[in-house]
Amino acid sequence: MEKLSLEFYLRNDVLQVAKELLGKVLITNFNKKRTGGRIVEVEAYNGIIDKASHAYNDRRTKRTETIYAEGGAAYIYLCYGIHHLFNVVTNIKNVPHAILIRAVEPVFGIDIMMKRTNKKKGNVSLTRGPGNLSKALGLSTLYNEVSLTGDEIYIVSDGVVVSKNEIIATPRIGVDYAGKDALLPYRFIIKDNPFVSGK
DNA sequence: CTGACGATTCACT
DNA sequence: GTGAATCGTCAGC
Repeated sequence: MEKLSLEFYLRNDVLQVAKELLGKVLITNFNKKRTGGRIVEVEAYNGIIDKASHAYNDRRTKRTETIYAEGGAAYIYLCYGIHHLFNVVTNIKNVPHAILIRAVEPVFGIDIMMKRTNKKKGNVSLTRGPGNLSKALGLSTLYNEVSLTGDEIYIVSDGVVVSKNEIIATPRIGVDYAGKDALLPYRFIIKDNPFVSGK
């Protein structure tokens, strides 16, 4: 179980990093409650030239400041006043690239996740969808800008490799406002995985 | 200060 | 398939 290094996140190709995150295990460790899930669905947000990104056109504000941080940080924000969405910041400082984790497959701490979400065993929606997975893993805006090289939130590789023909690229979800950029194939999913969200 | 709205989810028809 | 929930952020006045 190798924790991903800072260098993994600092690379400049956000699409490549997004693809490599598939199959890795996202772990949270809050109040001695350890939960984790295998990443099966991600979306890349390509900085200031990407209309779907919060940092489009270099829109630097207090909220988006985290995306400009050095790679390897967590960007967590509130959506629709209800849902906390978890992103991984990539690239060097001042380059606002980020990857939204949209779904994971529960690996351990499942009883804790069911308690947090009030869901029953075997419910595939436990960690399916960005709002659900944040709730199950206990992620909230309190942890915005926490480093993924620390001990509270981190990502490990357990040796599982996702082969190229198991990865499917599709347009991103819920970004219709982004015009032409809404069509970009920046969403990556693991083929046939029941925890992938969307239709 | 005010108002519009969102990288969503769930309950209902 | 449709609509409500719900609040921080941001642009505009």
